[in-house]
Amino acid sequence: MSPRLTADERRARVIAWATTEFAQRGLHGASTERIAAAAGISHAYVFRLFGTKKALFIACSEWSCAQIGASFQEAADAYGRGEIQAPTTLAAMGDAYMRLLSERRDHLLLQLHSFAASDDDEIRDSAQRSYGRIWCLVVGLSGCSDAEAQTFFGHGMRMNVAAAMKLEDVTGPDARWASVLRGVPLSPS
Amino acid sequence: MSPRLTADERRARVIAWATTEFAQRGLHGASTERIAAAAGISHAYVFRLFGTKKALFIACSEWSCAQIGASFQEAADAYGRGEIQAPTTLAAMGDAYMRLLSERRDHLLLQLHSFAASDDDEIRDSAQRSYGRIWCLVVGLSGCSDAEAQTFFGHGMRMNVAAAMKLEDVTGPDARWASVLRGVPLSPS
DNA sequence: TGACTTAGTGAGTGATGACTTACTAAAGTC
DNA sequence: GACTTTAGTAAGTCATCACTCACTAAGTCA
Repeated sequence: MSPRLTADERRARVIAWATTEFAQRGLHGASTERIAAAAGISHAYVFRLFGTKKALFIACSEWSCAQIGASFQEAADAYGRGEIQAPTTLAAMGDAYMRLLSERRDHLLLQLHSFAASDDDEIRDSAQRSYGRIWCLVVGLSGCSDAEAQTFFGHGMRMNVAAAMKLEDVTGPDARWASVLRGVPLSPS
Repeated sequence: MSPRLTADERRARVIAWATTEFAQRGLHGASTERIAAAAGISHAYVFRLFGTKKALFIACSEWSCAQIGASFQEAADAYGRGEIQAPTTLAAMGDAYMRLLSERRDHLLLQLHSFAASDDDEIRDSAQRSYGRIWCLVVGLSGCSDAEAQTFFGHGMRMNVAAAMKLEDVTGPDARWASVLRGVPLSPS
């Protein structure tokens, strides 16, 4: 039996586990019983802590978004201190995104699920708000133009989708398309 | 009672209805009973025609992909006949994609769901194959470079996600980000 | 006309899964 | 040490849903 935690601490831990589950299976595919088991608490307590499955999903995806934002912030700070060699702040953030994709893939897959589940009003509202915040953060920290931000987010989405499709597993002579589709932005040659 | 159709004709009609349902709710959120009701046949017959819900989902998403491919083909043909004023074949295809997004949004939202459901092996295989085909079609018809194709697909994904989030509903003074994120590619100014 | 094939259904079944209720036990607090 | 609050659970309930089985009826062709 794990020791008693405050409700807030427990919520944070449940969110971490649920993020993994939701990232794999999405809102409807995930099971609250599996989440409870993974988090090491009773099924009932999940509902005491979050009320509904959807509320838990939203909490997870907002947390993930906050993590993404934090890693952009961190990249910008490190760039400002001269600790990163990249041509611009925006490029440093792009590198941070790639790192996120390999180290914390869950966060990015969960984003995809939250876009996909945006047929629901509450989920959509939350997704819009979170995304607006990230956009403003990126533009604010990097000072980039609208066009640059648009392309930056386009590449982000592309890599995100490519990761969901596991394009890194597509190999062989006919697989150049997969490596380009998932890869870092190419400069026009 | 609708007249008897051949199994293939019936399958085609069911796919059309199921695409709408899956596009809204995804693989797990959609209900085969609702699909059967929408298509005007018994629930049991859906399973006689497709075997499993997942097989139906895959059929829908491959059909959608084929439609997308067809509309690229059509755009390239029309451009070749001089019927479209666009700087390049690729640009003509981009316009076709935008049109698809406003007229047949279902097809594109379904793609998003099939990426999101790519945790499943069969769905992922199908998604990879379909996407590889579309990539080759785009590159083959337009003759564009890897870098151009990469950016093209990046913008496509971005618009797709923006549509899922209904960013066109985000308005007001603080909503410039939403219109840039969902809008046509900006040329760097 | 009768044998055979193919389209289509009514009425289940078993499992799962979100959410509830009524409770126990640990941690403060005075 | 009584009293209150807060963490946490066991054991349900009820609805939904993917999938099946045993069947009917419409075409088709000898």
